[in-house]
Amino acid sequence: MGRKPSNRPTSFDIAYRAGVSQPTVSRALRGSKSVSAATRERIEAIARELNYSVDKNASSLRSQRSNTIALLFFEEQTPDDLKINPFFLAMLGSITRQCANRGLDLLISFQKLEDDWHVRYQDSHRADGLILLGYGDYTLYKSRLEQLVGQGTHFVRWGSVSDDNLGATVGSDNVGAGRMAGEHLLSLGRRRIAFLGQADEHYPEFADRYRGLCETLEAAGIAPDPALLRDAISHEEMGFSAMQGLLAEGVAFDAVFAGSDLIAVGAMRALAAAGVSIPDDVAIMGFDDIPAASMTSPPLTTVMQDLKRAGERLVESLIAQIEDSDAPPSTLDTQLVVRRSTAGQTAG
Amino acid sequence: MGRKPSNRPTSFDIAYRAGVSQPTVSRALRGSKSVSAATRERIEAIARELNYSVDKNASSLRSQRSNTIALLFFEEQTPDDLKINPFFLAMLGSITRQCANRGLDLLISFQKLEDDWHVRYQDSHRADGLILLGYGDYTLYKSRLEQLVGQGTHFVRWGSVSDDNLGATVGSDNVGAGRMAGEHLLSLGRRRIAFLGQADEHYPEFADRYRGLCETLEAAGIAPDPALLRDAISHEEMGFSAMQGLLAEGVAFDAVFAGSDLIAVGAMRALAAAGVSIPDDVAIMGFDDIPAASMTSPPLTTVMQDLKRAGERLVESLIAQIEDSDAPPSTLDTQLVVRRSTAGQTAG
DNA sequence: CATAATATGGCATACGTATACGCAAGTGCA
DNA sequence: TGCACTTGCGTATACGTATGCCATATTATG
Repeated sequence: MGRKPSNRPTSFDIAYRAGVSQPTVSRALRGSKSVSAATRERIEAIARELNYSVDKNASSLRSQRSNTIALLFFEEQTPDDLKINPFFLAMLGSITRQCANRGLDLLISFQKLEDDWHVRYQDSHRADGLILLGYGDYTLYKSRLEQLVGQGTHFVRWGSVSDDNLGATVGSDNVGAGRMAGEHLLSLGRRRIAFLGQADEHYPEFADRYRGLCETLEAAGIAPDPALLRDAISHEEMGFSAMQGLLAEGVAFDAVFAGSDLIAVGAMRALAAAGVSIPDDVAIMGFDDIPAASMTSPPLTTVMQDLKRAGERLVESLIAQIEDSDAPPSTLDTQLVVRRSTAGQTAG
Repeated sequence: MGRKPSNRPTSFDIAYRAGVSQPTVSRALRGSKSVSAATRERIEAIARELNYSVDKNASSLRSQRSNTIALLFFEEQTPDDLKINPFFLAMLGSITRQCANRGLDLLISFQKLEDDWHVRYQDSHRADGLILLGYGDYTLYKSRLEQLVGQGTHFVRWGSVSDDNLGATVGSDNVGAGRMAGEHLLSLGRRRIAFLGQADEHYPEFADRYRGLCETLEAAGIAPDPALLRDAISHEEMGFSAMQGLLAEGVAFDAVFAGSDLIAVGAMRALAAAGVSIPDDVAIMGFDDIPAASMTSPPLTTVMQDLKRAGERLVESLIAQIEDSDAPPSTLDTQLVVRRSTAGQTAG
C-alpha cells in the first residue's frame, strides 16, 4: 500500500512553530475565548501556511461528535433498478446546501426498508443523527422508527406530520394541498374527480392528500365516490395500470388528482393510449413538481412543495434534537402550479 | 447538551465477557487469520448480543483509513438554484450502490468550481479519495486537478478520457457516440446536421461528440459546416437560445444533434415556438437519456450512457488507486435510444 | 498596599481502536 | 529428544485531538 511517512502536519507542529502548547492550538482553531486574539491569529496564520487541517477522526473521537449527518433514502422494494424518486433527489440539493452552510458533513445511503439500517450509524459514531427520506409502507417503516426511538438515535423524517409522533417529522401540508387541488379542479367545472394513490394507513401522505380532496368535495356538496379512488404507489407503471383499471370499469370521471407526478405521468400515458383528450375530456394533475412535469404533453399541473425550506427545516430540526432533545414537527405550505393539463378550454 | 454517560459497549467490554484481550476482539472482528475460529465465533456472538459496533472514528484514526469516499459535484456557476444536472443525479444511484457493496461510506457535497474544495477532504482524513462529477469549463477545472495531483490526493473523475492524464478518468466513448449519432441521422436521409454544444477545449466531452459527428460526415463525403455549430452549455435555456440563434440566421438544416438532453429539450421548445415540425422538418437527438427525455413530445432520441458500469468503474478505479496507485483510464460504450424525435415519416 | 478576580495558557489525560512485537504451546521432522 | 516453525493470543503503545484542572500573570477592588 502506498502509505508514505505522512509528513502531514499535526497540531503539535503548529504549536511548536507558534511557540505554544498543542492544546492552545486546538483552542485557538476552535475559537475558544480563552486564547488571546494575537495568539489566535498567529496560530491561524501558521496553520494556513502549513496547509494544516484538523484531523476529523481524532477530533470526532475525542469530542464524541462527528459533525456529520446521514441521509438515508428508502425504496420500497429495490427493483435492482437504479432509479430514485426524483422528488427526493431534488431535496438532496437543498439538504446538501444546508449542511454545507452549517459545516456539517453529509453521508448518504440507500436502504431497503426491510434492512437493518437503523443500527448502523449512530452506534458506530459515523453520524450524530439521521435524516430519513422515502416512501414506503408506513406500517413497516413504523417498526423501524420505534426501534430508533428506543435506541435514542436522533433522527428527522420527511413525511406526514399528522400521525403518531415517532421522532421529529417535517412535511408538507398534505391535507391543505389536497384541498387546494380539489378547489382548483372544481373551479374548472369538474365534478367527478378520481384519485390515484394508496390512500390508507400504509401511505399517510397519500391519505392526507385524499382527505383534503374529500373535504373540498363535501364542502361543495359532492359526495366522494369510492369507485373513483384507485390504489397506486409512486411509480409510473402503477399510475398506468391504475388508470387502465379505471377506464376498463367504465366509471365516468372528468378529472384526475394523482398522488404524485410519477403516477400522473403513467396515467397520462394510459389516457393517451385510450384516446382520451387532456384536458378536454379529463383534466389531470399530480404532486411534487418533478422536472419532468413541465415536459409532458400537455405539461402537467401539479403541487409544488417547498424543497428549499424542507431541507432547511429537516437539518435545523435534527440539529436542535442533537443539541437539546427538542424538535417540534413542522408543516410546510405548498403551491399550485397550473399548466395545460388542467387549463380551461381556451388555453393552448 | 443531552450527553448521557454513554453505556455504549467498547471492544474492552466484549473482551472482558469473552475472556480475551481487547486486541483479540479487534482482530476477530476484522477477520484476522491469527484468531481461531472458535474464539472468533464466541466474540462475534457477544458483539451481536451487546449490539456492539466498531467506533468509526477510533478505527479510522488508528488505521489511518476512513473507508469513506467523497463524491463532489460541480456546478459551473451555482445559480442559487438547487437544480442539479439530472444525469449526474442518476449516476448517484449507481455510485451509492457500489459503495455499499464494498462497505464504503459515501460523503457528498456540491461545490462551486472556483472554490477551495480540493484541500478539504483528504487532508482532514475525512475521505480516502474523491470522485469528481460535473460539467464545467475544463480550463478552470484543470488547474484544480493539477493541485490535487500535486498534493497526492486520490481521485477519479468522470469526463473525457482522451485528454491529458490528470488523475484517473472514467468516461463514455464520446467520439464513438458522436459517430453513432451521425450515422443514425445520415441513415434517415438527413444531410445538414447542426450541433448544439460548446465543442472546444473548455468542454472536451462536447468536443469529442462533435468530432465523432464530423468524422462520420466526412466519411460520407459531407463537409461539416461551421455555420451549423452553435455553442451551448448544458442548460435548457442555453439550448433554447442557441436554437433561436440558428433559426434567426436562416441557415438551412434538417437535423440537430444536441450535446446533452437538456440542450435538446430547450432546442425543441425553440423549434416548436418557430412552428418547425419534429421530426418531419427537423430531426433532433440529445445525449444522456435523462428521465425527461422519454416524456417530451415527441419523445427524444438520445444516447444512453452506461450508468451502472460508470459507477462501478469510478469506484473500482478509485479503490485501485488508493491501494496501489494504479488506475487505468476506462472508456464505456454507449447505446443509441431511438424515439420519435428522429423517427422516419412512417412512425407515429 | 493587600486581596480577589480575570485572563491566558500549560499539563495531564482520555477518546476507542489497530498493530508491532514477544511469548507460550503445539506441530513436524530428523 | 532437540530444533525450527507455526498458531493463537497478550502487552504495550500510537493514532491526533479536546478538555478538566491548575499555575502564572494581569488587572481590578477595597
